[in-house]
Amino acid sequence: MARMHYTRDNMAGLLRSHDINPTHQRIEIAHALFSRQEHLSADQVMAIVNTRHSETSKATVYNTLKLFLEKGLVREVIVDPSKVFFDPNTSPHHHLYEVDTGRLSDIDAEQVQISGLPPLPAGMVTEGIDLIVRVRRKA
Amino acid sequence: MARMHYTRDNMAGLLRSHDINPTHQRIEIAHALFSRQEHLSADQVMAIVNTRHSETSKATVYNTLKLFLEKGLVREVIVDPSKVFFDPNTSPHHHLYEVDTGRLSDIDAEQVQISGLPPLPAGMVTEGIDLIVRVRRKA
DNA sequence: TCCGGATATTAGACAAAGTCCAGATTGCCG
DNA sequence: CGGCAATCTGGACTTTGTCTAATATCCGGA
Repeated sequence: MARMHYTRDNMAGLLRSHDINPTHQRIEIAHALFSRQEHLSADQVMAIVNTRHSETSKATVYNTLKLFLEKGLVREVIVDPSKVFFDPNTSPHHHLYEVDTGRLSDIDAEQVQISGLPPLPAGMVTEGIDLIVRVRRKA
Repeated sequence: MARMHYTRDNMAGLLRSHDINPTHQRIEIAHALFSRQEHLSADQVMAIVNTRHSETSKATVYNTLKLFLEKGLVREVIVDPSKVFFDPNTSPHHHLYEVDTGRLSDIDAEQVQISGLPPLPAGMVTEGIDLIVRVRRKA
């Protein structure tokens, strides 16, 4: 993806290009995710968006993240049973999860190869393949 | 792993061989998991164990599953943000998750090959590699 | 400009999964 | 039997996320 500055104005364009009506709150949430290129949980998004004074409700944060997900603007990463992370990087890639710190980072899919997967059951389509490497600091 | 009958007596041996004191409740929980070779959530385990009349408390089910996990008797599978599954199959394998039904099944690791993973960050050891194929019934 | 409907947002009640704790039980050993 | 350690328990609590009914905002047309 071409490099760009993640200004709030650009966010509006990004949202529109994904068929999302760019409202105030949606722009803030998109900005939170895209300006840091990080994996954030709903909680973290809420905290960021509401730093100064409360601006966006919990319901809206959840609604918006779900909407972004449906529209393919972000990806969901399920590595920790206690919370879901949202990933602004939608290009194919995998994840490295540091179990003890909770840090989550990307592994480019380019050079990784997965082969020998059995055929899918009839009438099924793949929705996605998640590869998660769980690591821990050496004792 | 050699085939065997998952009787309650054998469960006691299995627990002992994993350095777990085989109590009544632990045997029941192990039996629930190993007699059906399925992925069960804590809820499901509790339901199975307490079919006739309530016998085992929620706290014990959670404590016991966590203990089994630490002792390497079962594996945790995180595919659904709303619940964790416990997998009595600890041999290396991957998972196929049917998103719409919630069904989870095994993919033998034998013929699957993953290559080209980047080197780990210094001082880190791999705790496990989870490969999850998410599928959905074709529309 | 004003109106009306569609779209968004909100607070707060609610639900589900999981944790925690202090007290009761159990099992074992002398 | 008495006592100690390990285990189990009910129930309160926390966290993440969902739902709902009411309100606010936006926008196009008269």
